[in-house]
Amino acid sequence: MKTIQNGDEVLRKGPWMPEEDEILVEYVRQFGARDWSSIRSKGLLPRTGKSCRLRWVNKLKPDLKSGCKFSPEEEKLVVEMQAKLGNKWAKIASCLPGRTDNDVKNFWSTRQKRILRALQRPKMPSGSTDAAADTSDLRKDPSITDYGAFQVHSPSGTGLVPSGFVTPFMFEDDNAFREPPGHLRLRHSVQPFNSLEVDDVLSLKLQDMVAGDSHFTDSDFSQCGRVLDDPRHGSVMYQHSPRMMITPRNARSVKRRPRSRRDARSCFEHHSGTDGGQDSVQMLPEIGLPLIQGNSRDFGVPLSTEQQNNNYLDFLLQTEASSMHSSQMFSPELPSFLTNSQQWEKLPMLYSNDPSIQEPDVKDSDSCSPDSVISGFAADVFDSLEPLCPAAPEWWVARLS
DNA sequence: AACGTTTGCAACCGCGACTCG
DNA sequence: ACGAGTCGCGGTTGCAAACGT
Repeated sequence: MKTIQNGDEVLRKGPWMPEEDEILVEYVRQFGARDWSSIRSKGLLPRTGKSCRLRWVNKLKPDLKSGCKFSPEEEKLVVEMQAKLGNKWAKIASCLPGRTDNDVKNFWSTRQKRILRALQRPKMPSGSTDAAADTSDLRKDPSITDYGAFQVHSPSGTGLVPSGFVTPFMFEDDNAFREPPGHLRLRHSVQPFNSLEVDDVLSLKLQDMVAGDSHFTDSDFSQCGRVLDDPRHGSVMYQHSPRMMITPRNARSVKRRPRSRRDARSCFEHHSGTDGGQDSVQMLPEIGLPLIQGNSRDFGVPLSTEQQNNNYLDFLLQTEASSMHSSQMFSPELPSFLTNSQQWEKLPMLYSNDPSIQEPDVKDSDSCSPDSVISGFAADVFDSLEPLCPAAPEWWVARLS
């Protein structure tokens, strides 16, 4: 308990005493939950009106569910409303009887940290055979099924990268893909990593990558918009491992991104002239995010063996390199944060159980460490994710335990 | 058991919106 | 129209309990 002497006035701060609560409750009983500042002016409590109101709203008001964990139904509602309204905690709380805005805010923050912790697990020691142990945070809370990641292989190392992060690229010309000029190699390298197998990888909902402010600036989207306007700019497909999919719900959520991203609108439209390969991924040309198809009847161009034998990170690096030779080809359209190949060389190395794979030796101070990569995400990047398979919660637990 | 670290939550702070004289 | 006071919201902080070593 802190007291502040202000002239003749003494102001109390910090935790409330039971006697103070009693006085406050009695005040509200007599005068109603208003005129908070008069509590102090009447000499009832040495607390600011603000503090009194907060105490009443968050702790003393009848019918509060204090000390009661959020039910799965409440969590679902919070997730959905947060996706729809953003951090409008008071609005969200108004739909949850017995919950305050502070409750919702704290619940959300805790949930975010828990998910981030799971993704920020330090790299496993070389040769470790217990990569699954690093999913402990996820298993601890079966409600968290929203975990997405790709494992990326490259000559410089192997890393687990939150899905969505490895893919914000766009391509000027899909002919470049169909007739690879020798260096345009695509493979979305989703590989099994120990007991956390490919099938365990869940697809990350793209909504927050699109809506988030961390990576894309408005000017980035403006650039993308110009790309869109050029009919020559088609889509690029690349193969990915089976069972990665984006559901209709995900698709809708992508469409729901803020209109302020005006230049990226219509990015989810389908592109004709492609002949359904197995489980393909379609780049969203306007913003460079992938549309991942579980059902390939509608889209997809099968990759050549050569393409499949090369990996995605290599492709990204190579793309960047080629843009140095042909700046018209890629650079103008790339979001600015992607134009530094150093970023790609320092993708987060969160897991690696292959002793032959060494983490690159990164020395410079402004390096892109795992933490810095992940902290670069919008806080809500990991929210509202769609489980990979329909019965994900049970399935997830079963696979990991 | 002792100690250090992590986690969750209660409370505070700053700011913008609103009201009223 | 303007300024002071009040309210409400969202972000941040501090601390106690839980957890790990």
